[in-house]
Amino acid sequence: MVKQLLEQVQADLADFLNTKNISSPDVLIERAANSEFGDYTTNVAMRYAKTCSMSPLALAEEIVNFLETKSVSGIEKVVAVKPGFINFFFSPEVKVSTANAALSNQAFKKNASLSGQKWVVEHTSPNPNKAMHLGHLRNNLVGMGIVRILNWNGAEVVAEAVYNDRGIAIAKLMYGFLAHMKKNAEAETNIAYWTSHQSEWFTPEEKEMKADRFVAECYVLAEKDIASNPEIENQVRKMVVDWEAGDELVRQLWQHVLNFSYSGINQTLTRLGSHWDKIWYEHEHYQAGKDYVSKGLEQGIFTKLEDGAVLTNLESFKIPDTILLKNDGTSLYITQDIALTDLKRKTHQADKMVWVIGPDQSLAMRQLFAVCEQLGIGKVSDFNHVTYGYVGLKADDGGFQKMSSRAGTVVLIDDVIDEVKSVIKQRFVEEERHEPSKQDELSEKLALAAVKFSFLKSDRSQDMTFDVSQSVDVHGDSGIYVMYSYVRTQSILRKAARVLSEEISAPEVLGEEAELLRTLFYFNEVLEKSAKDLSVHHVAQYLLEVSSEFNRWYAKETILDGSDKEAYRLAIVKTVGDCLKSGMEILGIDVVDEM
RNA sequence: GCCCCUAUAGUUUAAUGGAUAAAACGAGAGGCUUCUAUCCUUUUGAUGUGGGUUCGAUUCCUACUGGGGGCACCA
Repeated sequence: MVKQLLEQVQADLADFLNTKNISSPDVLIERAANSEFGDYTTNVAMRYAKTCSMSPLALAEEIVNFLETKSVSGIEKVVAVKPGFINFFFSPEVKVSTANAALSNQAFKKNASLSGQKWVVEHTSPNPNKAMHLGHLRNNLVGMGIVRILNWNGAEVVAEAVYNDRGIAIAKLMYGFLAHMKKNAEAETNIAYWTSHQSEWFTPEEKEMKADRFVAECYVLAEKDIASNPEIENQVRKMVVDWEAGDELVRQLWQHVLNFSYSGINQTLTRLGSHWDKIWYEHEHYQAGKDYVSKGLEQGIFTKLEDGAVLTNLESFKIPDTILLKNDGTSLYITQDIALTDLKRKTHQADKMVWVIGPDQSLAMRQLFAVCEQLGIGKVSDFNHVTYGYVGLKADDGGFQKMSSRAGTVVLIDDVIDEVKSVIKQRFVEEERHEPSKQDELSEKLALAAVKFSFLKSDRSQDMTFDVSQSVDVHGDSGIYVMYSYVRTQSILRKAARVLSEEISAPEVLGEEAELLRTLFYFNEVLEKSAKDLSVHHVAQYLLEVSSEFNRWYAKETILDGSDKEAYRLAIVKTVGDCLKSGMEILGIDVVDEM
């Protein structure tokens, strides 16, 4: 209802401007900042005042007069104000239309703003030699958020990851496992021996470690050995060569440590509710990149240096050149990424491709995109590097401190969720809320809500200072606040005796619920804005707004008072509940009905 | 040295070039015989600095300062 109304007004405004000889004007109708300024507002008068050689306010008044002759139904009044804004005030019927849509479950649904588009989003490509920390968490939440928001706007979306499952890092992992995870320290560090005596090595379970932590420790220990003994580096390098040659024993060990790695990572990602539609394995495509480089060489796009390495020519893109192939003929990250990009594009017939990767890869991404355009794989404008700010900790002096594995300041995802969970659970126990079995289930869901929301409520591009004590706080602008508001709606609906079926009619004048109703019909444009910015923080902010207005209204008015206004109020309560639930779903947060 | 990102109350964060810069935490005051007080009401307090574009700038341009990242055969 609101949508059609706005389209009508937009058309009328365009008509008016046409009479002023402004063809195809840019008519922007936006949400009014404040309810004093109505429900929607437009700045066309200020924008085109000069063209019409009129004062903005005079033009605005002329436009208002014109619109009044049109008398669009649903608009109560249109006013021209101070600098030249034109404000639209909707009628109560329009204001309650969202609630009526909600009663028939037609509100807060997906829209079609991106329908027909196919997007491929790569996010959270795991690092097999590290435990999942807050940096990975941000990548995952930003990535999954983008996948969902695109989906809610009607796009077809493929979520993907790349497993970098070969190369020197994995070999270090293999070595670290072999050398340091033996049950008997005297045993040989020897692949052949390991193959036939696997039970003499620890598993993560036997070490009582989560698998990703186990693997991370193998890696750290290997690095330490290498630093003190160059001979070990040779051993590790030989493993890479043997792996490439297809040595069966090496492959067996490789699979063994990777399984640990994946199981640890997947455990955390499953907890987070993360999902991929497709996983690419580096070992399956890493050789193919070289063909693209030779093709580019033949076409004269790239240059071969004296030592045999291949260099880009990115002068026309105004970005620094980079090496595409090493002088020994082996490939680099970018070499493989060229092949993979083409593979992804061909496999999915994608319109747009997104890489959710940290900002330190910014130049490398631009280089990749440019090279892909040169090779005819796709256009730079269809490739999108979505970055996100660093997750840092609060330093002792109050400043931003990067997490560092060397300094031992890396905060792991599971630890944070567990800590928040224990605070919530403790409160349940103290207040004797819920059955013990239910306490665990609820506190897990609430902890996930709190942690996810705290990451998603701010713009992804900003650096984020993570304060553990603050993350545990369940008051204020938080996922818990939104959840609590939702729980309230559900609790009221449960207590209500009546069934919500018949449509509600609007009162002549809206009461305390006016602000809330106004906010509820902005849902759709929040979704569109979020998709445009590829950031779900707009949704999170909106949920805080809806929650806050709902709680304010709740504090002022009694909903279940037995009067004939009950049905009207209950419909609004249901609408709020539906809105919050849908919004939380976009953020990847499961709602609970009680807490 | 060059390139990119970034700077908002004491703190953590909002604000398609728009109206009085919005919240939360903290600090102060108040509110549950009432639908879940993990709530509500209220006080306090901010756009790094200098120019410019604009009817209008937190937003765009420019210089400076501070912070972060990157710069060819690592991943």
